[in-house]
Amino acid sequence: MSDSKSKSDTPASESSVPKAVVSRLSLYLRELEHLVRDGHATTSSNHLGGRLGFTDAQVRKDLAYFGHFGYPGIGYRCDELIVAIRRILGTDQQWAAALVGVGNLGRALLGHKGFQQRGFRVVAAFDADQRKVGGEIEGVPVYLLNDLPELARNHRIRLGMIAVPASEAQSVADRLVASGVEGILNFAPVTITLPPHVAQVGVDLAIELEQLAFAVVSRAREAADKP
Amino acid sequence: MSDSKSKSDTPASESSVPKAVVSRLSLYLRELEHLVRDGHATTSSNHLGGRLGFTDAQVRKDLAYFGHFGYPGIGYRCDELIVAIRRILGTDQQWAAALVGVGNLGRALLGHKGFQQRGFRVVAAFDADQRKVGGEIEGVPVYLLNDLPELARNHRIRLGMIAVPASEAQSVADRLVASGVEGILNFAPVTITLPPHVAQVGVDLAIELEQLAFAVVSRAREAADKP
DNA sequence: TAGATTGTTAATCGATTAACAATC
DNA sequence: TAGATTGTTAATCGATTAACAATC
Repeated sequence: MSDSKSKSDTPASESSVPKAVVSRLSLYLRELEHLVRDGHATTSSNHLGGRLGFTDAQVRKDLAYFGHFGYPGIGYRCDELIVAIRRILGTDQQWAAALVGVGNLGRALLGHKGFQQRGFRVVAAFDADQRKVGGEIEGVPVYLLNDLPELARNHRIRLGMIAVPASEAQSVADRLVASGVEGILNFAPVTITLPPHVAQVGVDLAIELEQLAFAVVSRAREAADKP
Repeated sequence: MSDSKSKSDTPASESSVPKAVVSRLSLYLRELEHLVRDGHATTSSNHLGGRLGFTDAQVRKDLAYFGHFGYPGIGYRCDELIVAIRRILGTDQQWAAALVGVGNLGRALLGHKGFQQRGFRVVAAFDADQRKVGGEIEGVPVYLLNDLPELARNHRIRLGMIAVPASEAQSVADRLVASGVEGILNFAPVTITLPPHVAQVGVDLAIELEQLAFAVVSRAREAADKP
């Protein structure tokens, strides 16, 4: 049954894909991996979307941006769709990443299992504090920030993660950019400015909690409005 | 100049506010706090939006969902707008939170400064592993998960943070819900199902990196398409 | 007054949903 | 064949942007 007729159309990124679509793609992928682990060989747009709170039409539309991955009457083969989504997201290749800032959060990121499983390898950590430098944490060597340019070149580091205080985030970002990094994941609670050729994603943990708080109070407010 | 004519209309949450608006509200708040620290007394929709990559019209529209906070010809007073947004988000009050899972990430969350500053207090941590229980981490006592219901009641815990492996996330979520928690911030890389009266926000660190990788490759793909 | 900036309405743009012929 | 499900088009819905009278 494992036919190999080329099912990868890949109409390429056209007028640009909505950002919301891409974030759902990651959720589909995660869900599909769970489905495979649970022994499912195939799924449907209805099944896949249902578990995530999306409609079947949404799932099909999202995937249709990138090609034809399903079988009418059957649905999607989980393993095939996993491969396809990984290729779309770019995680079919390995990404070398650097972490800057070996504090509480930085250490946790170095120990985070999820990264390796999804194609990311943190190959070097950096800190401006001489005392934190020299050893290894979770198998990742810690260097002085000054050594970043050289190590970035040698390890072909393409991504950087910023886990330093807000006050230092912009200067660290500048140094990452100068070292040729193509994308930055910023955990510092501050807006950083990057040149247009460098991608960025920001994660502010306090803001996530804040969003949760709003969701809670707005439910309470709704309940109060119409009793 | 500090008049106190009641400027808080608060037309209340009506047909429900778009989620995107709320997440921008958090960014406005963060930016305003930086502006105040830099000595700015007032700002404008153009100024505030510009630093974040939003248009002035967007900023005004977002705020208009909740009331009239600006002064035509002047702009917004930073301190007033901060108070207003905090009230909207619900972070003008203190929120007691519980953390479940004292691993790498959990420990980092306990030490995270940003939470306290924004109205959140992690009052108790929990773990199923007897050996991790008993002491304090970053000043937060660590209890056995079995003690959750009692402590949740005594401390009036309204929010829970899940930092356990994916396999345990759903069962931990169920226990948090049973203990009366109203919102859950889930760091486990899995979809959890909650009753409709409990709010949830999910943060998957690997997915954030994945989104970054996509942003990087799609720039490269665009560049390749039109040379 | 002239200049700046708001809040709001109308116009535009984009994203989601519904529906259905085509396919297995 | 009957049932299931896709990919896609058209219809709906929602969100962003532009424009401008009102205000300071």
